[in-house]
Amino acid sequence: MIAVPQFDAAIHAPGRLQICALLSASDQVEFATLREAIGVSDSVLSKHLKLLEEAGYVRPRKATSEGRQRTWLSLTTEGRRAFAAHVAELTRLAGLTRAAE
Amino acid sequence: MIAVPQFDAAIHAPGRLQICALLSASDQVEFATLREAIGVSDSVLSKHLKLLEEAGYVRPRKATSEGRQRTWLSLTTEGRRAFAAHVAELTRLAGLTRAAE
DNA sequence: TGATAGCTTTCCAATATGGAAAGTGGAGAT
DNA sequence: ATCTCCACTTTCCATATTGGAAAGCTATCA
Repeated sequence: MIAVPQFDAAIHAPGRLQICALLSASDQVEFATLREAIGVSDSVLSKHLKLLEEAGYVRPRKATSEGRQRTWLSLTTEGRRAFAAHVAELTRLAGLTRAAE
Repeated sequence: MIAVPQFDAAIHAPGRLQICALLSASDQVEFATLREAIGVSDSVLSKHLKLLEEAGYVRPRKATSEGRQRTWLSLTTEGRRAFAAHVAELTRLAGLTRAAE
């Protein structure tokens, strides 16, 4: 029997996987941009981000720009590593798929 | 802004992703083997399989072997396609990750 | 017919997820 | 200095998901 894949629950949940995917594609993304991109309410995004921050995967940078407060989010080094590991695990599944054909 | 990945909820849930991964690696897998591989109870596996069957992704084959009833599970053609599409979507995330580095 | 194996279904509890709305803190206006 | 507004954050609540235990169902074997 082949090894069963294990996933990082903090990253695997759909909403947070989307967040991580978006963050991994940029150095930093603004809170409102992220919220619109994944289509959730402020509160939901805030909660997902809090969980990712507590996991050490995301770091917020608060700054004022054009007279408004903005929060920029980015993946930490650990966050990038965890996301890459997660994707690698999933990519391994792709390998399994091919092996079966 | 890049496109946000959309996932198939039937496949994305951790337990069912494990099931699909295992099934994708074989032509068919026995119920008990699957249950031990992913470490859940009979009832939980049964419920996951039911959902996957209703989605048209898994097909059970019941047969008697060595005097015992056994159920062999396999992915349908549609199931293989859906799983491959799901993994492809995730693989695209890997591409995003690399593009950001 | 009765017992047993192998799922399936029915409870029920715990956790996760989502939105609305109230709360908080900083920046700029007065 | 303080008032207001904006941008989140937290709380509250409803719903959905996931998991196990235990009862249920069905086919096979004694």
